[in-house]
Amino acid sequence: MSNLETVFESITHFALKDPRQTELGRSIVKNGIYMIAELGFEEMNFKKLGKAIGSPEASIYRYFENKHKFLLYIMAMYWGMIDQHCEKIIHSNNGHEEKIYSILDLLCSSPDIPLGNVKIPGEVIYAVVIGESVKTFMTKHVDADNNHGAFRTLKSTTSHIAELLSEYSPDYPFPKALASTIIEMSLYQRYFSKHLPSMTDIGKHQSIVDDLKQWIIGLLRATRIAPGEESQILRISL
Amino acid sequence: MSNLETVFESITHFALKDPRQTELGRSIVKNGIYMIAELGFEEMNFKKLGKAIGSPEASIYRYFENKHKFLLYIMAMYWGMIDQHCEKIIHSNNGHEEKIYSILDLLCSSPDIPLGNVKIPGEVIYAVVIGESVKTFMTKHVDADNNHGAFRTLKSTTSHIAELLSEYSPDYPFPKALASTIIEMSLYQRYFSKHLPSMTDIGKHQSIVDDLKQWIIGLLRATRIAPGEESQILRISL
DNA sequence: CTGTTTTTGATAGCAATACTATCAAATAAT
DNA sequence: ATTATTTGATAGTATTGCTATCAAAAACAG
Repeated sequence: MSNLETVFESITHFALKDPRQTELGRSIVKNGIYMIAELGFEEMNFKKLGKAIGSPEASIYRYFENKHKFLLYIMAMYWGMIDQHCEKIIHSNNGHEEKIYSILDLLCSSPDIPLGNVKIPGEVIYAVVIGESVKTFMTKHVDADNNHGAFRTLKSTTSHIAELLSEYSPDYPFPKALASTIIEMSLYQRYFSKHLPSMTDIGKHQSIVDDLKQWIIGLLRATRIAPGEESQILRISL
Repeated sequence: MSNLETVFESITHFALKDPRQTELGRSIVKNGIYMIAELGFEEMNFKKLGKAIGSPEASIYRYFENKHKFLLYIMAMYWGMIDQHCEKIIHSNNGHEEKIYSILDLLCSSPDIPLGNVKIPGEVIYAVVIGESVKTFMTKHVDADNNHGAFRTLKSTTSHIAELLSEYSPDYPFPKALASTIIEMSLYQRYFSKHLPSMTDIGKHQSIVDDLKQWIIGLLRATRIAPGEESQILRISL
C-alpha cells in the first residue's frame, strides 16, 4: 500500500462515499477545488458546482454532507500530502539544516495532488489553501470538528516540524508555536503580498518564494540564543 | 477633539448612520459584539440581533448595510483604538526596548472601548477580534474593501510596529512581515492554545500572556544578527 | 405649542442558499 | 437475468439576507 493510500484512507470518513472511486466523485473534488479557487468558498455552492459538472445538486450531497465538510476533506487531504512529504524529509539521512531547508521548500511551493485518473495542479490547491485554510478551524464548531479528527493531518505536520526544530535547538521552549507560525505565515505573507502589500515586505526584495524563505530562516533565530544577546533584548528571562 | 473622536470619525463611513449618536445605534453595536462573541459571526444575524435588542431587523439595516460591513466597522474601530495606543507609545520618550515592551502589553491584552454612555469590555471585543478578525480580509472582495479604506487602521498599526522594529534594528529587511506576524500570531496562538493545543506551547509553561510575550520577544531575535551566527543556519545570504 | 422632519416599529415579501425527499432511469454486481 | 446500487430529474422546505411600505413615535424648528 502506497503512502498516498494512507493519506486518503485517513480522510474518507469526511465524505459520505469515497469520491476517488467514481468518475462523479473525482469530478466533484476536482471541479470543486477549481471553483473555490475561482469564486472563493463563500460564493461557491453545490448548485453551481452541479451545474459546472452537469449533475444535479442532490448528487453532490450524496458524496458530501455539506459545504463545510467538503472543505474539511480538501484541507485534510492537502495537509496529509504535506505531512507525508515532511515524514520523508525527517526520516532522510540529511542533517538538521538540510532537513529544515527541505521543509521550507515544501511549505513555499505545493505538490500536485493525484486523484485517480485526474490530477489537481499544485498552484490551484495552494491558492485554495492560502485563502480558505483558516476557515476550517476559525468556527464555533472547531472543538467538535477537532474531536472528529478534522485537523489531524494539519496537527501532525505541525508536530513534525516542531520536532525537527527541537532536534535543531533542544532548549528552545516554543517549538510548536514557531512551527505553527511558520506554517500559517507562509500562507498569510503570500496573501498580504498580493492583497494588503503594506502589511509585508515579502516579495519586495526578491521573488516571493526567495523572500519568504529568507524571512523564515530569520525567524529560526528565535530558537538560538547567541552569546551576549540576552542583554540586548531578552530581559524576560528564559 | 480627543483622540477617540478621530478614531470614530475615520470609521463612520462604514455605517449608514453613526451608531454612537443614538440609543439604538449603541445598542446595536454593543449587543452585536456580544452576540458575535457568543455565537460566532456565521451564526449571528440581524434578525437574531433585532430580537435581542427588541427592535425589528429592518431598523438595524438602517445603521449597517449588511453583516459584513458591521464586522468591518467593529474591526476598524478595534484597530483604530489599538493604533492610537501605539502612537502614544511611539511618541513617548522611552527607549526602543521600553516601547517594544509596551507594544507587547498592548497586543497581549485589550483595552475597553467606550461607546457614548455604554462600554464594551476588553475581553469581549478581544474574543471577537481573535475569532473573526481574519474574516474581514480573507474574502474575495478584499481588494474592493481595501480600496474603501476598510483596513486602514489595521495597516496603520502594522506600520507603526514595523517602524519601531526598524528603529530598533535598522538593517533588518522584513520589519513589516515581522510586525504583521506578531499581530496575527498574538491572536492565533491564543486561539490554538484554547482549541488546538497541540499546535502551540503557549500557555504550557506559564500563563498565556506571559508565554506569549516571551515567545514574541524571542521572535524579535530575527531582527538581530549575532556575530558568528550566520554560519549556523543563515546560508541564504542576507 | 404647533407643524415638520427624522427616526423607529411592525409587517410583508422576495430571491438565494442549504439542504431533503422522491422516484424513475441507468449502471454495476451477482 | 435479477437484484442492488448509483445517478438524474424534479420538487419542496426552512432559513438567510435583504428591501419596501406605512403608520406611530420622537426630535426639532419656528
